[in-house]
Amino acid sequence: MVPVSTYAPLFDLRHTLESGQFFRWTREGDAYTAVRGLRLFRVRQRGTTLEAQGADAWFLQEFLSLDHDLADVERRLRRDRKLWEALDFAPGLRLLRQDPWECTAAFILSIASNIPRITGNVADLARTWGSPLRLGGLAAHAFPRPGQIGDEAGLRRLRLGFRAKYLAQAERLASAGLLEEIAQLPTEEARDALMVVPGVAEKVADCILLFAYGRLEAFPVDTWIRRVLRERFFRGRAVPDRALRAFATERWGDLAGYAQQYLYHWSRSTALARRNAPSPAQLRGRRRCTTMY
DNA sequence: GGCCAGGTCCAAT
DNA sequence: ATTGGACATGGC
Repeated sequence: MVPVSTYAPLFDLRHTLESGQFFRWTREGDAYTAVRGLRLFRVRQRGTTLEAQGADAWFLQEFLSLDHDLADVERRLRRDRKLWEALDFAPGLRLLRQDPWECTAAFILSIASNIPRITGNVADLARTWGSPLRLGGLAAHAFPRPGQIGDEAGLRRLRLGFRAKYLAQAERLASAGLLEEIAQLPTEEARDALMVVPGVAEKVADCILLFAYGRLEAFPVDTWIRRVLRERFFRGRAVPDRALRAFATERWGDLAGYAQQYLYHWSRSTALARRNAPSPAQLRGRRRCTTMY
């Protein structure tokens, strides 16, 4: 995979794609296969160079936000000592520019769910109603556009649960052009406009603003962020989401969204690593077993 | 086998 | 303006 290569300093493909903002990728070794809109592509990072097929440099620049001044982002966030661990954990992590409709649908599906399940739900929708895509010998499906997707009953058959109704209604609003209008609005108004969509309230709206519309000040408060803020910034005291958002805006300003993504990725990664690591009891048990034989 | 999940909505204070 | 429970499934 070399046909297109582009220079990408202060960028980390793995952290960027695997930080939970995007659900349309698979990995084999260091090579990622991904779908964004109607584009199926493969991409790999070699140092500060990106190699790709199915994607040109212009597309990668846009989708991967290579135009963000990450040196400035990291320098400004690093003034906050409580972000150091999260920043050091994933240097080069960038916020993507996703397709607004795909992002809206994915984060409606994220409600009371988890990343493996969301990924599966999105893949099911694509396989069922999306346009077929090819790249050499590779086949995949685009995420279905508004109008291509099934009705609520059809969506329920894909095991979306109560999210089926939300997605069906969101599709109608998207068909009416709501998501294009939002691009023109200042962030607060865009947020209110998104929250007209059933299934989109504060948290999901902030995800869409951050991951699809480049509103880097948006600060989605989910269970992970709630917990990491409580533990790290509020001495374990419970704080209402509204106050957490206000805190983030006050503390990190127009980069609150970047702070959020570094904190989210770091807290989630370290928590999962702890969960998967053998407990001290298991280690003791294992040692005892090995000495028995 | 339960608990809880990248929440939202609605009804009852 | 806040608060609690229902919502459909499935990871772990």
